[in-house]
Amino acid sequence: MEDIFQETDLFEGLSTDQRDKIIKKGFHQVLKPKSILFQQGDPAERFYMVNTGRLKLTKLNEQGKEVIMRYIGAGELTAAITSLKDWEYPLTAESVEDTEVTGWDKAGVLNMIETYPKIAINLLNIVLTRIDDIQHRYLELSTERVEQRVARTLLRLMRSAGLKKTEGILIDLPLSRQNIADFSGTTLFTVSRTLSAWEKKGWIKSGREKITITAPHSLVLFSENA
Amino acid sequence: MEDIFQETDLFEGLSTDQRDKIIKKGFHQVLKPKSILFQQGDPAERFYMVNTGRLKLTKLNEQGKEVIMRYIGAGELTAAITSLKDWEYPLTAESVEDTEVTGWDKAGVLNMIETYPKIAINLLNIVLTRIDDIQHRYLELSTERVEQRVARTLLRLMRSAGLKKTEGILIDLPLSRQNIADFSGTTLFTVSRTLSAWEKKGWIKSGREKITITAPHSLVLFSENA
DNA sequence: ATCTTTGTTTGCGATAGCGCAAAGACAGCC
DNA sequence: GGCTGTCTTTGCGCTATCGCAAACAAAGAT
Repeated sequence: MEDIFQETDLFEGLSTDQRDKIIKKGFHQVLKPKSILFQQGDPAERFYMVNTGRLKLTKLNEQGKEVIMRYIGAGELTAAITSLKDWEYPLTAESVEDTEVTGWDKAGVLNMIETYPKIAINLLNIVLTRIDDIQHRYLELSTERVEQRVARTLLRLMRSAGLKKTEGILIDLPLSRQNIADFSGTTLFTVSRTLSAWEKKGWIKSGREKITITAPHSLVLFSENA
Repeated sequence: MEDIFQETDLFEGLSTDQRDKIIKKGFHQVLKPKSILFQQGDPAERFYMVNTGRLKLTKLNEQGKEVIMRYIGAGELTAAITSLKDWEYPLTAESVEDTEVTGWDKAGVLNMIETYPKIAINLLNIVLTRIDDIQHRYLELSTERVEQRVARTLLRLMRSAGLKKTEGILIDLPLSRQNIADFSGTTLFTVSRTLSAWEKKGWIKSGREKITITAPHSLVLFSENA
């Protein structure tokens, strides 16, 4: 087994051996791009960790409007809520590229916590960090204007999926205008207009489902002061 | 010690004795109305549980715009994030009425988790439930219109601070139009207009910093279908 | 009882952002 | 190498919501 788990938080403080033992007990799954791992509303069986690839986590409201909660990559968790209670999945997880995940059901989680209490602490840490993050996003959504939020969205994606190229930093994901809108809390049209403007300013270069940030610093400034 | 802790989740599975022992180790504090318990940005020392009374949890952005994240009452926790890592308080906690809280610092938390591992599980449960809640709120903020969000805000407050009266259910909190706006992600003016309209329809009765919901069912319908 | 402060209402104009429509661009496919 | 389907762009009108101003109302202070 390779060392992609090294950097994760869940197994912090555990030996490589212990980690591997836990992973071996997990339920492994390989996903082609655009596969649904689980669907919002289904009875939640497992919580998952991404090994390689990337998942898009979306949430629908009753009227069918969609919001992207986040994109997660190697080492990140989702549906942690199912680790303890009998819930329905609160959102839908879909792969955006070839992706491998490991999942554990409730019994598995309780078992690993009993065997390695440190896991509970690690989980707590991860989950508390998520709260902080989403509260911050809530504040942004509530107080900032659309353009500012779009800027923040691009920067977030850049940090989590950025790939250095000669022209700038490529967001290494198939990313449509609609995706950006769903992530920023706005519409396809407004995103398109905004990106056009930034392209004219030379801050980004964009193609079909593809964005390269050429002037990250300008975007950062804009996202903080606009 | 009275039995206000009976219904809390943090001590679930523990005996009354064990619970009291933990509480005795905590740092007790009594707050007059409108006192600051802790301020966003300050180094986080303790996490708190409300014994009696109520706290308003607010978050400011860089431009000084304020959002109310939630109101919490007996048995509920805040600043749980400080229980494990060295952070700054991510928000400000202010009492809205006479309030008593108990706090524990990092060492205290680690100690109680080691002594009673069940506490870690309980904490995890609480925190996971919070994530679910705030993700849902994020979805609402992102997809719903102002009036709908105001309706949901009133209903939330009704459920957590409602007091049955002959005319309806009184929200038992000093609650200004501005507060509702900060909680719903809108402005004082829009809230005022909205409440006026609902008062004409007979759904609510309102006074200065005081709201009674006379037709909860209409509000629920409105919040779900509007 | 009067003055001051703080909260509320409402009219009115301004505007950010929405959302349709129609055209253009790109990728994949037979 | 043309065809089809999906994604993107942009003009344009629309409307939900904002935010000022000014008047009003209630509570607290002297």
